[in-house]
Amino acid sequence: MGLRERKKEQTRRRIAEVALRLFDERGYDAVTVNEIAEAAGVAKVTLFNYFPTKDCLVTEGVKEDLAAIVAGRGEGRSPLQALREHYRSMAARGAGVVDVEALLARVRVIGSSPALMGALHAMHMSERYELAEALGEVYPGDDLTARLMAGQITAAVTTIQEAFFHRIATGEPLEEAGRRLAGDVELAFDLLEHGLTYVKEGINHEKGDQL
Amino acid sequence: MGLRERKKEQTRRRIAEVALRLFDERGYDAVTVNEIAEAAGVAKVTLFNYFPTKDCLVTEGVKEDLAAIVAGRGEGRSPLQALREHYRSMAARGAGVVDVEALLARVRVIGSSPALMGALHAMHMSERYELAEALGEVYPGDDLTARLMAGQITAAVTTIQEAFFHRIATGEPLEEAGRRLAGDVELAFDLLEHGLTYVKEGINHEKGDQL
DNA sequence: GTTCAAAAATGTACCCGGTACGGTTTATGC
DNA sequence: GCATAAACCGTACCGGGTACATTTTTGAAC
Repeated sequence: MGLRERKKEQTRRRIAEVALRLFDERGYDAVTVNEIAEAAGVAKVTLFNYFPTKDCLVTEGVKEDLAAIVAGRGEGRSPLQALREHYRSMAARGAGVVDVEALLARVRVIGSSPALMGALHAMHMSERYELAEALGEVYPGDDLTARLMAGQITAAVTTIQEAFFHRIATGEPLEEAGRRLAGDVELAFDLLEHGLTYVKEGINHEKGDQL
Repeated sequence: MGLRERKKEQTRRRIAEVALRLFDERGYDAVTVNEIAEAAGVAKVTLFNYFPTKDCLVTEGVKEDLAAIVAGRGEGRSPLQALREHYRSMAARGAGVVDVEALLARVRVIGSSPALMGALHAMHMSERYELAEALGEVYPGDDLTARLMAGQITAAVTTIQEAFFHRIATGEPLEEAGRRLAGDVELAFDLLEHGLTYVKEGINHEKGDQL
């Protein structure tokens, strides 16, 4: 890699870091892109040349690729098995976090801004559509079922992620949160596999209200 | 109702109708709120006094209230039963459409604008959160399960709605689409109740790939 | 070390959605 | 008919995002 591309990456990282710090200090809406650009020593146009929108400054790299997990699953593995194993191992190795503080800042910033939550949800929707396409190739000839499955899987995955991030954002130690995440993964996928009636028998049998 | 409020409703409807017509003619992004205001004979400020954002001109009244269906379900009915019956009867009476042409225009406009699709998804998310709260009161002491259920239910409902709207937007006669919707409702709720393993036995048993 | 083309960065001016504000019309209740 | 409050308006402004023409930087070839 030449000097050129190294400098580009450096600039990009500087912009993102400055933005995240400012957002964390003063809130997403209270920081303008002009301020970020100035603080990063760059023109506004240049900033938008690196990040197409303001929210991309925070959400970049957050999107997962459920479709790829399904498409690249091992021989004899069902999509659901592959996904369960993926999140199981992710919980086990603590999400492979490299920079904990940066991750926490991101979670804080996203969680405290409706605009960023909206962007996050938009990404989830996009994951859902892609997953539906991947499942459509696994179960051909039944588009609706594939879309229904994709919707339910995406909902499950995003729910447990949200719970995990909420825990670490509210100060729970990462190790503890990871352990809980592992349990949540199994619960979520059991629910996916066996349906909501599973709740009645498996979990809430003490409650008179039936499913 | 006095003259004042009658005029207000009239103005509001005029603005919404003009907006929908312009969007349908030229596309959502290609129409500015200034144009809408001018075409409706009103100031921009007044328009934003009636509709807080541009997308509300189209999406107003679209949001459903799954939480209310759960909260107001009949005695002895489970949340899932209540929801299934709700959508079953909605499919049966053809969604109780009053103005078909206006509905079609709305569906066309929303479906052809990424921004409006985003707004729609945001509403779905909001429905999901509200449903999670309602389910949290039905199944107390297990927040995660309630959230997982809410996510899956919302995903199912929005998926079949999207399929329905896609059909009528692509010219399928409303009666035919309604009949198909009825089938989709049962499929979706069966899948919700029995889990994704249901697909293997019930629907795709001819395919070697297992769930 | 000079030169040259491509890539990157910049400044400016602009568009559009949305808001703040102060002033003007209009319906309503007395 | 009159006072009042609500609705309406014009204008100016803000912030995100884009178009465009210009300048700076960079890698490489000579």
